[in-house]
Amino acid sequence: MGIVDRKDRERESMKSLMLEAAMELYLSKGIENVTIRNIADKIEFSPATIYLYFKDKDEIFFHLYNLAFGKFYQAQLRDESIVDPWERLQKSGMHYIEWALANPKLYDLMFILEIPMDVIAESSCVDIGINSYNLLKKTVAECIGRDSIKVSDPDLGAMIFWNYVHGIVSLLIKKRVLYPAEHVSRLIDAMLATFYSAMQK
Amino acid sequence: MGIVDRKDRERESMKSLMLEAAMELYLSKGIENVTIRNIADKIEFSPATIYLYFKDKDEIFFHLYNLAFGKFYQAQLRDESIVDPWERLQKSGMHYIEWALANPKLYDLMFILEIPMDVIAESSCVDIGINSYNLLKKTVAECIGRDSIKVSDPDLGAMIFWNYVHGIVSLLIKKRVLYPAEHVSRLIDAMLATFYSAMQK
DNA sequence: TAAGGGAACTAAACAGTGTTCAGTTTGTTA
DNA sequence: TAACAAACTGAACACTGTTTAGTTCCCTTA
Repeated sequence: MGIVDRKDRERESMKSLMLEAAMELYLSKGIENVTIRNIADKIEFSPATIYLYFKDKDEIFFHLYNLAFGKFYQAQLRDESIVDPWERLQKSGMHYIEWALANPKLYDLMFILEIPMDVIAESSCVDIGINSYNLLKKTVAECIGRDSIKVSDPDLGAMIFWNYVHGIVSLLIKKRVLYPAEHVSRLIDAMLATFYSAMQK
Repeated sequence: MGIVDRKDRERESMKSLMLEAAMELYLSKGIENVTIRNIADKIEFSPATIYLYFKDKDEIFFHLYNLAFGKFYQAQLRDESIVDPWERLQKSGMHYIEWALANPKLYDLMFILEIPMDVIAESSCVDIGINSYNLLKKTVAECIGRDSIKVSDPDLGAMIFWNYVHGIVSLLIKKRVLYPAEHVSRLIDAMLATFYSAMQK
């Protein structure tokens, strides 16, 4: 039945239309302007229609959360071409911070927004998160193999490196660092350099 | 004029009453239940009365934010009695994490909640934050003086140590760490131990 | 002590929010 | 062509933060 297929496609493209409108609103006008009525206005449908495609507003945000994770993972993949694992580990940390500061709202969506665990658990996002984490863990494991870092457990090492860059990003994004803007990039460089040299064997 | 003084006191105690009600609501029922009407119900006044004491809801939250910072600073001060600076630095990091995990909602209020910078700038909170930061910086400076850590700049060192524990806490509080609960405290210990030993000279 | 004035407080309303539901239109099937 | 189901919407509900007009009460002054 081609008609059923077409209806499925139409349904999916309608969902995408709504999610794109929601994402645009979020990125351009902030989270407080992502309202059902604003999304509906943007796509020229009535607010009630949105509820035919999504259970509630949380489900919409959860899809945005997944989209953000997908983009993040794509950015991460770019460092896979770096051959030397220690160089890859260092560069990916740098790029993690750069990506997050270039896409602060997407980062917010990924790590700072409150999202119920049950809805995370039953989602593709866990997979993306785990993929992402496994990428890092693999790099750390390679570094351990070459005896270039001061950890022996890949899981522990991955957590430590992730934690470090996440800390920097989350303090900066939430503007809890009181340094003048022009000194921030120097501060980041110094923080990374110190950490890397301390972790290097 | 004693009457003016009394009125001042009454006004202050009214504000406290409202803030306590708001804090109780926040800690027991979550941020989404801190509504003007719920606060008003709790203290048995009309919602409009609250606006005679606070400009808007943001101002109330900002006072809660300050209260949280005050409690945090009090907790931090307890480590000042530790004589050896390197021991003090390590213990205070541990205690930072313990306090944050024991008071996750207060920590949220301090570091994760969105708060406009202009309202932060004109507040006593900057002072408390800076006091807190200076405490840490002083300890780091002492460690540098004794040549016990691998940084030479107190500001950089303070940022690095703060960043590390903040990263751990923020990942844990937002439940982005996928480890089973019973392994978490071991993970934290390992993360701290590795970091401390890497930073020690 | 009486009157005036200002501070304290509130009921009711406004504009916005997420969400639901009865009812209408549209497209597909028998 | 008639029947049915899917798609869509207007209008409502219960909630939100906030404002305003109006009332009550206490303090100051004559």
